[in-house]
Amino acid sequence: MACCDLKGMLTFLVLWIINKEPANGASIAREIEKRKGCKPSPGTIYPVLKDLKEKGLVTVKEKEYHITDKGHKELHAGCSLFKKIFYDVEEICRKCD
Amino acid sequence: MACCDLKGMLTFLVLWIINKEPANGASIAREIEKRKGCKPSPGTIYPVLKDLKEKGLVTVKEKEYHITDKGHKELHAGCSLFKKIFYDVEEICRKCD
DNA sequence: ACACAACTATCGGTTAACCGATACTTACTT
DNA sequence: AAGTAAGTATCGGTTAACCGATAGTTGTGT
Repeated sequence: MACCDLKGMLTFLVLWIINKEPANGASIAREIEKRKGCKPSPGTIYPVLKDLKEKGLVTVKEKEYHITDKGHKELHAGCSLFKKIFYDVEEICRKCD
Repeated sequence: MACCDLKGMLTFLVLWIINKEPANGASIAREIEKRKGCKPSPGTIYPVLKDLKEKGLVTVKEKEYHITDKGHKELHAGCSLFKKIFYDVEEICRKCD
């Protein structure tokens, strides 16, 4: 990963959601809406999915996006970095609503 | 916050670091290096600090950046959103190194 | 078969996060 | 006092994340 590259959290989130449960684009968008409070437009979600597909991180089976082994590894790596960077965020999160 | 705007994690991280302990620009950069594995360039870190200053989220006292009340609130809000979006990331993080 | 809704997809444009290079200032050493 | 290291700051440019608009596709009900 490039230095100080903290963009791409949406891609990470999408991969995370697919990892939890295979889904189609529309329901992924709905899940993001549930988490974020606003729904990503089609112009946001589909390019992300296309990108993930091209990178071999997800595949389409029966009109649903599934995570691949490679995707699993990538997600794992992302989580590790994430944890390394924000290992102590829980300190304040504990105080949050 | 704008819809699906997950950029700006660096700003969030900087604010988080200052919240933990007042620091000057250089030591903030070093702390980020420790967490991320690579050091943000001056051209990255100082504009971020300037931005935070202009928004009234931090102040400079004795050549160190301190978080303000407003900064605290912003950080708290960020953490809440963060937690709402990634409430279940710990599931996989538990399995991480 | 037709109409309507839900889903998928692409494209152009905007925005801003981030970086490298550079220059200036402050502190510390001898 | 001079020289060197550390810290601060700015500017221009690049990149890519994200969005809105638009169009095509698939499915469903009647």
